[in-house]
Amino acid sequence: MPADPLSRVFSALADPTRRDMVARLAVADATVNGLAEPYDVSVQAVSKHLKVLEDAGLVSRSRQAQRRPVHLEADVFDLMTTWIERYRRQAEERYRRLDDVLQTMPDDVDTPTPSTQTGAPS
Amino acid sequence: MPADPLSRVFSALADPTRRDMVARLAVADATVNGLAEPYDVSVQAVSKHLKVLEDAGLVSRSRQAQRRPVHLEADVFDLMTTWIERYRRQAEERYRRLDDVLQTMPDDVDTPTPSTQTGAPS
DNA sequence: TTGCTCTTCAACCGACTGGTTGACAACAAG
DNA sequence: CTTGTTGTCAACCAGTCGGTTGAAGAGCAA
Repeated sequence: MPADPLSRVFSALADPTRRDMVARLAVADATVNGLAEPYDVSVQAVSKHLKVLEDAGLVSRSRQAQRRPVHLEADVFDLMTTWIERYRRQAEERYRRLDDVLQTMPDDVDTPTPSTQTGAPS
Repeated sequence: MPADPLSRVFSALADPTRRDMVARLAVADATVNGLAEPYDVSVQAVSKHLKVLEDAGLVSRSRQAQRRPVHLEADVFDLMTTWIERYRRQAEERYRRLDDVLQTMPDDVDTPTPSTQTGAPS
């Protein structure tokens, strides 16, 4: 329960069955039994999956008689995309700059094997 | 081991320590010991984390004497972003259309009868 | 050779996960 | 009220996960 939101979302989508549920919920809301129908698992297992998705904020549920329609909350996707884009941009920018090879290796300053540089360090 | 690539990437990033490693690797490559230094865990644990990231394709490793520099492979991010964007777009589009409420909660149509639900209760 | 550093491998441990079955609450319809 | 549908809760089980410690492999430096 005390996991950070980002971990919960990534973890929730790490399961193929849950990803498939999300994919189907993107098309239309569904009930638990309706969601469980294509899979070869018990309805209780699907209910557990839905709890994981709900705890991650990916899904919300209302009441309708004895049914509990499941609705996809796509806003949480932004949590991931912002995180991903941030570091991808950093990595790409670093890749674009060529001089970063000078900074990649030295863990400590006294590099044991000197002069391996191309000899013309600016 | 036979998990699909998408599951591996999501699962790898579900851990906060591994996400932090990715964040630091976006800035610069690093060695195992260098990566392990800020964390309060053993170097072996960090080595395990790196194996997970490597199996997910998020990281590559070269040889350099007895060191094994770790390099971030940002291309795998696209796997996630395409998946996410696909279903977010579907969900948003569905949200924009108003008439879908007619399909999600049919009030007085012939839906409550489960006779034509799935046909084969197996 | 003998060391020393960096890293991984192997075994083990507690906690969590995804699945099961069984019981039960809530509601609709007969 | 009784029956049937829908969904959750509880207990249990095997497997995975993140962590540990200990040993060992791979490469440089004396």
